[in-house]
Amino acid sequence: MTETQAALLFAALSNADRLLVLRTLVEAGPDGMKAGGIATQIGASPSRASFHLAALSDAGLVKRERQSRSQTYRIDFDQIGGLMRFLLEDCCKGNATLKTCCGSN
Amino acid sequence: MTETQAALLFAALSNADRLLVLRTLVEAGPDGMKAGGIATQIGASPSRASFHLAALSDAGLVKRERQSRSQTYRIDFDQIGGLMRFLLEDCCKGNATLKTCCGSN
DNA sequence: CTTTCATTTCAACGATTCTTGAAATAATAT
DNA sequence: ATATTATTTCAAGAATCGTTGAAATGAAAG
Repeated sequence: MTETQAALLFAALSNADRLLVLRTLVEAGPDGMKAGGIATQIGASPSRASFHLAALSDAGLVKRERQSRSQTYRIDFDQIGGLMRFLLEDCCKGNATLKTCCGSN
Repeated sequence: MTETQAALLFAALSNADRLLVLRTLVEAGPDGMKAGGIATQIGASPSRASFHLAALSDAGLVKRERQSRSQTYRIDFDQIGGLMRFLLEDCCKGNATLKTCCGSN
């Protein structure tokens, strides 16, 4: 992953609404959640929620699938994992202090 | 750490120049590096480097100390560690797939 | 005390992001 | 076909971000 790619992912995470969306989708689990439910959960208008969902989707942090009238969103951990690996291994050279943040404790 | 605090840290990381600065400071090690050296290393003008160093410093990702005429910057892993913990444990509920990204592999 | 060196600050500008509410689209039901 | 429901798209405007080059600051040397 290049610095530019990582920067785009960090940008996608650099908004409180979008972090709330991710947390909501983590709690929702593999079934995901419809756009309307997400909007209600994070307290945003439909268009505002849609804007942030699009940002997350563009970054590859969530996957979307139409189900009848609704649109179901699911979290995808691949990009987040790649980003953590970039930050930890590549950027920070496997710094020991950092590893303990994610390791067995 | 709140979503808003995490978002501010992610914003500080959401720029390729600033990621290059961090990488540079990781390589420099505990002695840190002077502003001029950092600017040269990342290929940015002094004022541009200073702008990004200030952003990193405001976010608490680097520490600064004046040494004679120069200003020495050092990476500080505390905030990065806190952010990784937020993302992994708090936001993603300790998701197992993610943990393997930072764990023993 | 003037000069030099290292860095930051500032103002101006363009670019990007976010919000809002209205209009458009998509799928379904009547 | 028309209406209803769920969501996205769009335009407008405010706010924030990033770049540039010039000016200001801080520290040391002559």
